[in-house]
Amino acid sequence: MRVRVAPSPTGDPHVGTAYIALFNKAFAEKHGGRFVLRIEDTDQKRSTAESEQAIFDSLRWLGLDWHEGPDVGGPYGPYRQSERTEIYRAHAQRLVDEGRAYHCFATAEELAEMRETALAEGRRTAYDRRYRDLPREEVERRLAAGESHVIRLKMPLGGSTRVKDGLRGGIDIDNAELDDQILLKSDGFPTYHLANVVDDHLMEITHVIRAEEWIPSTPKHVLLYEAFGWQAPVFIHLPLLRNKDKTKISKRKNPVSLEYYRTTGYLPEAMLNFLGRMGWSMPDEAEKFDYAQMVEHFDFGRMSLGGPIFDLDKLDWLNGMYIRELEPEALVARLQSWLLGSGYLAEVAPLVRERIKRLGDFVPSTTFFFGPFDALPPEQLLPKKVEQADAYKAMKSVTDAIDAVATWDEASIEATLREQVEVTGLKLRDLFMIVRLAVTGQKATPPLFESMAVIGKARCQYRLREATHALKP
RNA sequence: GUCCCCAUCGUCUAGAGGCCUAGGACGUCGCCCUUUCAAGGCGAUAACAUGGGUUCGAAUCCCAUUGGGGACGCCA
Repeated sequence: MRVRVAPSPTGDPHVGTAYIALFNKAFAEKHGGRFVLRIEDTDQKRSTAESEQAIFDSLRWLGLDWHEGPDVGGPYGPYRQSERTEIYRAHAQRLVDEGRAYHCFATAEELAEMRETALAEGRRTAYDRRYRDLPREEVERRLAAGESHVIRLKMPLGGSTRVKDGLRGGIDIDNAELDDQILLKSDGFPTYHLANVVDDHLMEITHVIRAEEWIPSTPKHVLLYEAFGWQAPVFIHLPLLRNKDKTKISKRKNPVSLEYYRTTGYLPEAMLNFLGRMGWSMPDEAEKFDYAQMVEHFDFGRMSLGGPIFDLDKLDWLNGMYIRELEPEALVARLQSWLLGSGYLAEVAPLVRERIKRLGDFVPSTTFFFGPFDALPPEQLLPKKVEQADAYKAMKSVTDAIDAVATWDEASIEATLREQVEVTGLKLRDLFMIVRLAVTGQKATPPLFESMAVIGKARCQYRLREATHALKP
């Protein structure tokens, strides 16, 4: 029995990745199987090494380490898809040679037009297969001319495909609903669909345990397995974690970065316990259990399918319970590693060195580097002569811009915020004061950009969002 | 719009036809403990979406409706 978690290294390490990883790993360990980490970095534009490292760090923080993966190796490597492009190319070519796939030369404009037409006609599929039966000579000619193209799979034109889901039973989908999916992009990289199927087969993955959002594309995968003549793995789709309003969990409505939870001071074991309660329960309905107990009793039959809301209140309660059960020495150790470990104090101290007269001044002047605080009310957040509505709009823009910062350092933060001065039209001093109050809760602080760099992206995002929310007219 | 998934207290869930006048937990509200605040103890609040079947019997099975969610990318 072999399972995998396959995150894509774009952006911040996601709580959903940890959720899926937990269930994969628990299932594998229950049955003596192997848990594989595979990095799906087939999106050249968005994948970054930092993001990949953050995924490693966050999963390890939670104790969700893997038996095989890019950094630990294993007999089925490489485990990074960008290092396997030749494999995908060869497999795509094989399907073309067998007449199961074809070159498609549709341009972005053509596709946009097709999408519009399909939408107008109330159809789901957009691509109209116009290049599916191009004469061989023309294909050769266009290829020789170096025309940009992709490789698409020939989907069956009629009939239906049955997806067997381990939790839901059979799901039948009309093949008419299915596009001729793209296998190989014009940059020569595989799409998720191809890379995923090829790797799961080559890595001998027996159970694909992933999020529910994949259900609609699973028939494509089933058909791809068939095209290759391979046996498909067992598919198990887990419910999606939700925001308070029941939509799919998202950074705009909920802290989703595992970095946020780590830096805010959630204990990894509490976090894991909490994730284990999302859609799953112990036979005795225990609220508190550790990973080993979860593994011992793990059974997908105990899964409930309604999408669970990620409720911070309950997480807080659980985390508090774990803290209360720590022996004083153990708590001290935790505090020390959280507060002083990994050089955090060394980053904070220089920022206040010039500003404190007694060592004791350190504590009140640095609270926001450590603890959370409630967002200030609008009257304290607003500089003189700034309208709340304007501040609100500006902060929404700032928050989005901060979300998009790829490398979290002083220079990027500064560049982003200065740009926001232009975008929002607020005076520099006004905008920076709002941001300062949002991020630190105080008017007088060490330099803003450096402080934000030290506080970390995840907490800054959260605080900016909270302040924005407070400013909502 | 089209396709798919889902449906028990506000939230996380137990419940696999009679054990259910539906249990636990978080939250909320009381009371107790207490110099304060927590924690803790006790109690209260609150749900089987609706309508049809099937059955002696349905939260549990089937169908429809409604509601919610997801997908419809050369992103994963």
